Amino acid sequence: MAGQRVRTRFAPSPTGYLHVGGLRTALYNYLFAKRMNGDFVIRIEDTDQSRKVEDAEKNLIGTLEWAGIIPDESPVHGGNYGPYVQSQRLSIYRDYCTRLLEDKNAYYCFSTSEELEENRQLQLKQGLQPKYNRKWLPEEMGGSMPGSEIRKMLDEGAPYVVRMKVPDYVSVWFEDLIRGPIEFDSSTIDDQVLMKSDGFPTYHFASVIDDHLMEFTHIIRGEEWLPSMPKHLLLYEFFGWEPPKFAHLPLLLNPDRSKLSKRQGDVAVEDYMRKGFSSEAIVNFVALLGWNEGEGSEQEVFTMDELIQKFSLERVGRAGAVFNVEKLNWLEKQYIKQRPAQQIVSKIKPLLLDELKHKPFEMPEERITSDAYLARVVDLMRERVNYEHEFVTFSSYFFFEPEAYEAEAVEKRWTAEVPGLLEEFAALLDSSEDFSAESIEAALKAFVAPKALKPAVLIHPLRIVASGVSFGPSLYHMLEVLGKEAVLRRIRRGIERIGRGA
RNA sequence: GGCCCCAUCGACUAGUGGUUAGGUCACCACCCUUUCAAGGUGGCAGCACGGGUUCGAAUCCCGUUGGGGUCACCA
Repeated sequence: MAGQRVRTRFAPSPTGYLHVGGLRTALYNYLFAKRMNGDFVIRIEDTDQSRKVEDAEKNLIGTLEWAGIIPDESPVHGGNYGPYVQSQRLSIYRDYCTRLLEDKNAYYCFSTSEELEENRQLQLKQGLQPKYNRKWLPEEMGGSMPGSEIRKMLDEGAPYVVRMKVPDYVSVWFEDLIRGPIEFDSSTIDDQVLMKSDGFPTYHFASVIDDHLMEFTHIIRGEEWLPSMPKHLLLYEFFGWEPPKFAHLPLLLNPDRSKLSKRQGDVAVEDYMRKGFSSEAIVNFVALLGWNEGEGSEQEVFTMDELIQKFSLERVGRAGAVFNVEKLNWLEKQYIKQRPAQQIVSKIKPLLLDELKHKPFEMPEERITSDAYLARVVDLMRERVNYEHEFVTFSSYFFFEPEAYEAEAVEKRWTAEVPGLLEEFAALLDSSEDFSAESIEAALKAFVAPKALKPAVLIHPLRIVASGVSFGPSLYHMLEVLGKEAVLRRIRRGIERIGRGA
């Protein structure tokens, strides 16, 4: 065991999209493996044919890669331990099942679902714990079913499942890497079905076999698996295999502290992608939900590389963590503030190009779609947007003429003298050669001073006619970026449309 | 209900026997300011409860309460 290469896995079932809890589980597995210079692999658990969703496997892996979690081995990346899809490993499970049957650690069960349900109801009525009644446990294994009867059913081709024979009253113990020693009593667990009647294994059976065959050293998974630990441990024991180390992660919670679920908000990573969150922010956020650097660290923003450097299972907490979007919002802003402008530009340009196809605009297209122009918009707006797409939507006036003027602002700032002043100032701007922020500012102040007016009487109306709204970046810089032509046009048009009377 | 896990501000958390219980988000106030942000300063706010152990417990032990998970031919 010592010196062995660390191998971890994320094993989702392809039933839909990637859950944020799943993302965190995958991330911790990835961080731990990379920290230890080991391998991180993705295995697809599709043993429930009825729940299988088309394309879910590709989505899952694609989303993980979007997040920067790149597997060393997976159904699409290949590897030496394949196949990585359980439905392609059926013969393996069948062989191991035979071995369990031969060793009398498992047995055939021909009970129908109806029968099982009936039995369950009966036990419930009697106030007992619902548990399989071991009707088909063979005589030779301590049960009451004659071998001849079992033979007969088998020969008739009756449908059956294979159950593991859980020994009575033994204590099963293991040491969880996060929670410490945990003990279970075998008498509280049921004879788990290992092979279903459709010939597919159950999760419990397949995952134990695969985890062993794929040589994983550490199983890092959600806390919801804790109660099934004894079943898994018993299987390792039946096969004579040394179990890997286990770490059960605390759950991600809804605001009401129940297990994170739909109905109380978005749970799919794709939902957050669609809203405009970046992978950096999501990964950073989710990493901090249950893990922290400890000691005196006050760092909140981490790159993936830093996380890899600093991650350790010892620093993972035990209590569930509420998935609180407010901090995610804040993190997203931190990333937008520090991201190189050019990187943002290449991201938003397609959005803008698309908008330009559908909305009329008057500024020269080659100018407003140029990298230089967009970079200036980004730098003016980066401290004011929540998501990258807002560089286009929230700051649309950098690309489109204002369609309307914020009523409240007009009400407050558009006094009777404004149109006249604006016209006069526009003429001044028109005649000036230099349209830089500095010179506009100087011109405005010089214009207003002899009239004994405050700059604000002009500043606010200028912002309104130029952008249509009362908020935004530095006025002078905004005007400079818009350029003389657009600014003069917007002043003229603003006066026309808002009117002189107001 | 049985079994299992968990318990520090509203949220994420630091803390591993002696601290004015620290940080971040959110919230509030003030500053900066042409607006909105960003930023700065300050503030509000927490050890679930009860017993022990100890000179001394947020920290260790027991119990209570509370919350959660799980009890399928789903994962």
